[in-house]
Amino acid sequence: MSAADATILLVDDHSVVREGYRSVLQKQPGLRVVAEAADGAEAYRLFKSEAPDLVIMDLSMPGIGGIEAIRRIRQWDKGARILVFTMHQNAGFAVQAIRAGARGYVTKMSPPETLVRAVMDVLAGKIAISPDIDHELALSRISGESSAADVLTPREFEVLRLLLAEQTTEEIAETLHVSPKTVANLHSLIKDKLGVDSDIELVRLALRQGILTQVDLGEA
Amino acid sequence: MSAADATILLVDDHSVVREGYRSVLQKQPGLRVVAEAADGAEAYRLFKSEAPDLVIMDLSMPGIGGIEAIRRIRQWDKGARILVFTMHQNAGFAVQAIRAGARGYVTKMSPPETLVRAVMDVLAGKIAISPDIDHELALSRISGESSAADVLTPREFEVLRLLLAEQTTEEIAETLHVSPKTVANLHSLIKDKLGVDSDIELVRLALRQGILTQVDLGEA
DNA sequence: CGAGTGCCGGGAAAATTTCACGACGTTGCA
DNA sequence: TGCAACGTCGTGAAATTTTCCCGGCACTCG
Repeated sequence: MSAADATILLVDDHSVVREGYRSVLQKQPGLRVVAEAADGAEAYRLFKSEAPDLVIMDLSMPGIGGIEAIRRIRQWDKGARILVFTMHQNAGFAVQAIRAGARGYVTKMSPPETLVRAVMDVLAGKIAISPDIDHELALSRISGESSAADVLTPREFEVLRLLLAEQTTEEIAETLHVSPKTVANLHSLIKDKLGVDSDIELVRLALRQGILTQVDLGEA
Repeated sequence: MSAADATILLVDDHSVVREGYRSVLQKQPGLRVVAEAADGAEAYRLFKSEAPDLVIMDLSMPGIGGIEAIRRIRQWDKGARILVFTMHQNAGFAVQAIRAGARGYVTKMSPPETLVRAVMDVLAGKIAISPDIDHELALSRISGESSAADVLTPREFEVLRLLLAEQTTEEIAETLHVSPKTVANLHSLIKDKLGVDSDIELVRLALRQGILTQVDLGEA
């Protein structure tokens, strides 16, 4: 391990998946995994203490999600390089992640080479998008339908995600360290922006746009 | 690799995740990964040609899902040993998987040791359930998420269906020729009976129980 | 018959949703 | 450089909805 090795922080709530990253990245010279986190809050903490050259981050995690973690890290260090590596093959998520400050977006469907390539690109200062997401983005541009990701600010999108995942307004307020009133206001604003009247329509729209997938229903 | 090695088929649609399995399992003597599949159909095909001692299978995959793949494999070979390894920390999925013929259920949240232990247990003929799912199953038996069709009266069930499909309380009231007040009362009663606090949870529960199917979301 | 249950809705309190408004920091652009 | 636009956070008050408690009606079953 030379001093010139690029240091990496892995963020994913599944330990075996992190093991997979490691295995793939270890084969690549010049890279060194220096820390691992299982959720957004831990990622933020470790970023501050370890100051890695690159963060590889999943999006769907317990507590504060990947988008919010990206926001916080970028707020702490404007130059932070974050590569999103997620199962969500969805243009909306990609748009939100990039807006929040991510420098790359690769799906877990991609072959390992794509991940390695993206890591190298981001470290070299480029923006890296995996081909399937490029395709999704192209499609969403053609169909021209305004997705939730287009009209919502990052903060609103994060609240939407938590609304779909967490239970109560109070819990979300605590997670985001804001007043319950603010969450309620955002909840209302989100429905307004998306043109739905009820929470039921909101969930249906989220399902159609892939913001909430069937796999997310797991946490009973 | 001795002839006595237990042969394993890995099934997961994310290649990097398969890499993670491999990395963890390689450290364990007596195990040998002989094939990998990225979806249910390929898993079935490979099982027939490779006849592995054990299948480690994810549930959420494109095309035919894990549950259906388990069913087909067990139909082909009644003695097939299949260990489910998935992100779904959900008692309902576990029950479904076991019923379909799986011999074990471990979540991806689990530490690698738990997976290894489960692999050994299943190979030894035992049933392996990870602790978190044990806990979920216990919970579901105690406070049990009552199935909607079970606790709801026909009228309530009808209102639930319309709530998921129609938009407003007023429209439902008109459809059923009752006062909006009654619909609102029933709406509240339904949530109470199903043990959910918000409409969002209500929709999620309906999705889990198949009352609302994801394919049926087309009509806005 | 009487007890239990499903179904319907009124009234009022409680909670939430919505709207209007202001403050603050950042971004971007002229 | 200044200033307009925007995102974020929050308050207060009105409007609406949700929830709880209530009674009435019809039907079934032992």
